[in-house]
Amino acid sequence: MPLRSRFSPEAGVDIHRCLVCDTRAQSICNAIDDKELAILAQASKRLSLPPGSVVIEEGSPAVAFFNVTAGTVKLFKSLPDGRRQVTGFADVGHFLGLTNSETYSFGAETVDTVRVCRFMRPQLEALLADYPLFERRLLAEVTDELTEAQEQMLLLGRKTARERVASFLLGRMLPQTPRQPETEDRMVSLPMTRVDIADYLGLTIETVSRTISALRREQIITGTDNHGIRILSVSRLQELASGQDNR
Amino acid sequence: MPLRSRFSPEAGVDIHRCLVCDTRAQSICNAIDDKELAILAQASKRLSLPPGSVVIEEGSPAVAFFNVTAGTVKLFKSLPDGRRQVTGFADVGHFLGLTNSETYSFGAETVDTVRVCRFMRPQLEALLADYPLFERRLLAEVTDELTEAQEQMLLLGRKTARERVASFLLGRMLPQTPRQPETEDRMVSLPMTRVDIADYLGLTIETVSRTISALRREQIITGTDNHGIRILSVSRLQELASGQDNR
DNA sequence: AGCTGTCGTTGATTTATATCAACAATAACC
DNA sequence: GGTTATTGTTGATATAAATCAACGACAGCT
Repeated sequence: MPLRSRFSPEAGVDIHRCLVCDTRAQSICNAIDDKELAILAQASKRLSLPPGSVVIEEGSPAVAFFNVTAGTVKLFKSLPDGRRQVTGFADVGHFLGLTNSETYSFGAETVDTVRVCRFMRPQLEALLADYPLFERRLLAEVTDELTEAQEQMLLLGRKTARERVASFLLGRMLPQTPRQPETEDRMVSLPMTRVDIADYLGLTIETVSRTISALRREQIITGTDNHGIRILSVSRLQELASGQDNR
Repeated sequence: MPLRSRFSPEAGVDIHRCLVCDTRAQSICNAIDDKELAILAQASKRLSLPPGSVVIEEGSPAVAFFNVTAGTVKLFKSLPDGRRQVTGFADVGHFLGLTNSETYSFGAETVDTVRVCRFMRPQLEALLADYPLFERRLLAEVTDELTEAQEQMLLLGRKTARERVASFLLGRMLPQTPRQPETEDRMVSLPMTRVDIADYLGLTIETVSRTISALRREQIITGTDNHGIRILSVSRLQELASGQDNR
């Protein structure tokens, strides 16, 4: 019986936790095989954080790297006067905290209850050096993030409020079960507040609220609950999101 | 004497070209040693492109990867109705074209006369597999690009026109010769047109023009030539860029 | 040197979204 | 279970930047 994991959780998680980790398939941990996973397990520590916790303080020394295994974390950058830009939401399977700098150039806070695996930087660097597949996987993830960032720059620089909200809802659509035809009717995951949505879309909370209300009025979305919205016409919303809106 | 390089340039560049390449120190090619450079040289092809050339067509198959050795390339994304967002400018030493997707999700065009080294995708993937240092270097570069993209999201989502232009000019400052104290007076490289600047900053050409004129009027910048601007007070511009503007 | 087209500047007016303001709904707390 | 704080909605008004419009400055070309 793995006593270690029960009596000294601080010293690293037991390999068994990684083996049965239900998010392993989606995450970078999948880049290494079961044998090597033991090393990964020793290098990481599991943390559970309540909503609104600071994961990374903007400008603090970049000492750790995180892999999200449950919940949603928001990443952001701020200006001296308090204006904020949320640069992304890291959901299950995503990592955060990778940087070449000595300090983090962004902050990270939990949106809801979040579980993360934390890797300390020296250990992460050792892992990268020893397991090329791990590094390969990381490169692929960062490349994907960059592609997303470019899409968001298009949204922030050139889209109208209506187009931004439509794009956001599409981006937060829950995945369909495979082998199921693409439906027009889809659920959306919105654990964050209107403030976070506004800061992500470069708008004010009032504009976000008004725009969501308008989409509801036009029967493009439904759901009276603020954090549980349902898209009624994905194709219509896609038209709106790309500016093919004739009105 | 290396006849090959003189008589069949199409078959790859000679290793000598890489060895003496004046941009090697700044680029990913620096990740591998002289011996291995021969393989890199064989895998690449040098191209010289006039201003306004298409390097990457948005949505086309992602078959190649480029390293800029001279000039400036603009990267952008478009909406169906023609609205454009320039997501970045790739100067000497930067690469472009890395993606996990089968097609490019962005376009790339030369701003001025540009020289690039082109790598075909299968060859690049072989290089990555064989030279971990090459991959390491690439990961570092993509990570830096992501950091820059986050900074640009803050600019696009939350900064005023004045703050955007100030940030842009600071970002385009030419590097100081090392061992020289930071001066208040610095040159700026602006090979691109007002249209490109506007599309980069999420503004119109008129707003960019008016804002630059205002900064000139206020003695923060000088230079009558449109593509040759000089910053008179770097610190003042930094204040403007971060919103510590009391006016 | 004069024409032609591109690029950049400046001014007048409009407009999308921010700001200001009030209130409603929901969640948190004793 | 009622009170208080937080979060979200809706309306009225202000404003930064867009749009519309005219013109100026060059660069390339014959």
